[in-house]
Amino acid sequence: MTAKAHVNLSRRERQIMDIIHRLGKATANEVMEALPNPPSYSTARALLRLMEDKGYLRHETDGTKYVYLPTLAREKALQSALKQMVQTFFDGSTEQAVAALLSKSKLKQDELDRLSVLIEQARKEGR
Amino acid sequence: MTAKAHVNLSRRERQIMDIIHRLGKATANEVMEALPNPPSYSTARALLRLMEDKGYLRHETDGTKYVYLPTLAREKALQSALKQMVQTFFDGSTEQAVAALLSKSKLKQDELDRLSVLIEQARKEGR
DNA sequence: GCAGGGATGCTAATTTTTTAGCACTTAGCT
DNA sequence: AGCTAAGTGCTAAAAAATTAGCATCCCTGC
Repeated sequence: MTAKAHVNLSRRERQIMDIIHRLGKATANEVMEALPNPPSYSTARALLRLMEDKGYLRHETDGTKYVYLPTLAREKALQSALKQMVQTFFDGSTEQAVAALLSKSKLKQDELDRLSVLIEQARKEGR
Repeated sequence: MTAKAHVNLSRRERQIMDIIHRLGKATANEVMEALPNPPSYSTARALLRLMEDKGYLRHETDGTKYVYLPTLAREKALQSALKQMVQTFFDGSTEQAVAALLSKSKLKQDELDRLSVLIEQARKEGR
């Protein structure tokens, strides 16, 4: 259930999850400001509370205020998002996904170097 | 607007866009069946019509029935989705995104070979 | 020609989401 | 101690999304 929870998110819920994943954690104010067509502060808080009720988020306190975090470990959420992307646009082929990323962005020399190393490692492990 | 349209999709709309991107094109029946918690056929058709009105989809006719396709070229949608993913989970770093993909899926030897070639090409072009 | 199957268009109700107001609590300052 | 600022919880209204029913159209076969 948690694994495919993201397909059940409403528009605002998804926007909020994106923000919190991007920032790692966020307060109501930060979420409000980062939302497209920002609603009122009150609204942002209400949404966060609802999402906590639904189990998507939890909060910690920082002094008097709440800081919200994803309940699902970043690693899991990431896995799920990557899988979704690969399935939707690349018919399940990770290779094609990687190729698309490479072709669409200009990577720096040192980045390419590091990736090259990763691939060499994978090749060796594979054989 | 079109570029970031995906953040404004409602839950069902996003589910439908995912389905249609995955299949390339789809009929109302196919969409209905592929939807989580499938609604009635009538509902699926209504959603498709709405999305066409909003400009997310267009349709062609296949005999008597409608086949829906994305209006936004696959390439654009893909770019947008990749960018969103890279921003949300990798702080904008394509390198990290690629690394994540590599680490979590077992690629075959020939796939790795091809990727290796791609990276070599990028390295040469870059210098 | 016309009856049946399969598709579409339109419309309206229900449900869910989204929104904001208001009351209450706590911490810090004077 | 009392006041203010900044936070939270709760509640209910408004808006949007989701759903399905019903009427209609067109093609095909008898």
